[in-house]
Amino acid sequence: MAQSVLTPQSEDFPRWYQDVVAKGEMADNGPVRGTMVIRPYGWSIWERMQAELDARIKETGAQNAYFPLFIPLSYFQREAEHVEGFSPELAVVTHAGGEELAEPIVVRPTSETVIGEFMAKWIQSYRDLPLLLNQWSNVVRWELRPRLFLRSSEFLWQEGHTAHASYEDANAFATKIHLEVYNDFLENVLAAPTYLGIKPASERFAGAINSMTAEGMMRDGKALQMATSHELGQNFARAFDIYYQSEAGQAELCYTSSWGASTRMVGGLIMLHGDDNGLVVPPRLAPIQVVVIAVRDEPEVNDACDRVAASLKAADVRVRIDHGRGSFGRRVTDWEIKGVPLRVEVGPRDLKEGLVTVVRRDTGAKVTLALDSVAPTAASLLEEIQVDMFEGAKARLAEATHDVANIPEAIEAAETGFARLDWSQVGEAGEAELKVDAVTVRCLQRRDGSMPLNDTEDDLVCIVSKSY
RNA sequence: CGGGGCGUAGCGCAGCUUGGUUAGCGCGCCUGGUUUGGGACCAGGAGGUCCCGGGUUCGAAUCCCGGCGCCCCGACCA
Repeated sequence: MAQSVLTPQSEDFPRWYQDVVAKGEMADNGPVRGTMVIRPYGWSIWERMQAELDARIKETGAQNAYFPLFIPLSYFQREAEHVEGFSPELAVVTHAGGEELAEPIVVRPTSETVIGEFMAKWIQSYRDLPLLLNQWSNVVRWELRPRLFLRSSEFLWQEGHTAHASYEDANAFATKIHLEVYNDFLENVLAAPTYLGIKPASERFAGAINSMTAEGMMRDGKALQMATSHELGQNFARAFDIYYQSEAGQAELCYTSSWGASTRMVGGLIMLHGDDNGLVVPPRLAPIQVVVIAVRDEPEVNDACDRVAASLKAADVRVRIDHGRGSFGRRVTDWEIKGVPLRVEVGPRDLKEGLVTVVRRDTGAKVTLALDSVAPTAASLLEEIQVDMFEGAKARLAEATHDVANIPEAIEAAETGFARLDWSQVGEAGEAELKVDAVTVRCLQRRDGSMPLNDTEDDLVCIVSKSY
């Protein structure tokens, strides 16, 4: 491997992250503080995430729709906890059309309120339930300290909103989303192992009765919430009059849920799999799975590149040819920073014998292959990389998670990774103690690692760490 | 909001302490040529309201006053 052009992770992890975002041509800071310009390569990764998530969301029966960016301020005030939680970070429009508005308009930070308003209109009968909606949109939260992808003032996400006839149905659906959409995507596409659990009351979504989370561990040992699924109970139904008439003819309040995954996952991808040479994108996610690089810009070499690329494309591999001018080393480094899983090097020396060199991004391992065996081999190599990346991340997560007995030990463990301890050892008082050292309870789990129904279950354990 | 730092070419910076004629350097960019098996080299070239406003001075990137913006570290958070 070449000497890196990035700040090494061990030297300064945040700096390394910024280097990858910049030199991998992922994103730039926008002109307004906290805003983000997503560059074509960064966008292509987000598009892949969207496509994979969207397919899974539709599989659950949810339908896509779109609600407005602007929401009347009064909507937020209808749910006490919701307005309290979001007020500090709202962007509010007070003037439009050259005049001061009679009622300020909020630029949505999330859409429970407007969507609740329309659910109330659309739901009449138990036959209208469940109502399963999802939207892809931008939202705005005026964060105090923005970071590209991880915490931008405006970010992109999908937010699902559903209404159900019973608590059980709402709980089952929110759980289904968490496991069959989010966790399935995280494990099988993003190669991201996480701790699945529920948030303690202090970390719950504003207005929810329960928040499920998937907590991933970044390479610096800090946690990142990759996706969440909330049970809203009847809080929003009550605030927005979401009633249905039951089979027995009674007016009943709905139970609602909401769930979201955002462009933050792109930041998670970078910090979960990246190394000192840049990003490492798991093959099933990668917008470019194989890059075919011409070592020299010569006709025979370029022809061979075209042939190899065509055979890969025929095997449904997402492939890119690079026979641009410029030095070979430069182009290799650039593709490494972008994290393309496999690189095929086509040069005159190997080509005389009908061979090319194939290099794995994750391990750097090289194999020499005959031209016509590249496509079948690449397909299996990509699957191998996908599995190895997930197993590797799983091993790192397990290794950096320490079972501890008390809060001081948990704080110590959180210096380098996660700590797991009995929830009964922590509680609200313990959370305050942890917070002094910037450590938080990331989630509560049952002892076997499964998700509890709620935080009143006995014998729960908690995962604590520093986080993004 | 607290603590630190910074605004000079597209990016990264030097120059400012001790004011002085044409404001430099690296990378990038353009042209031509040689190159290309791990960030190539040579030659030529383009590119600047020195953050903004005021002041001091014969003269301000440099000194003084005021403003604005950005970045990093914390508290808030997908």
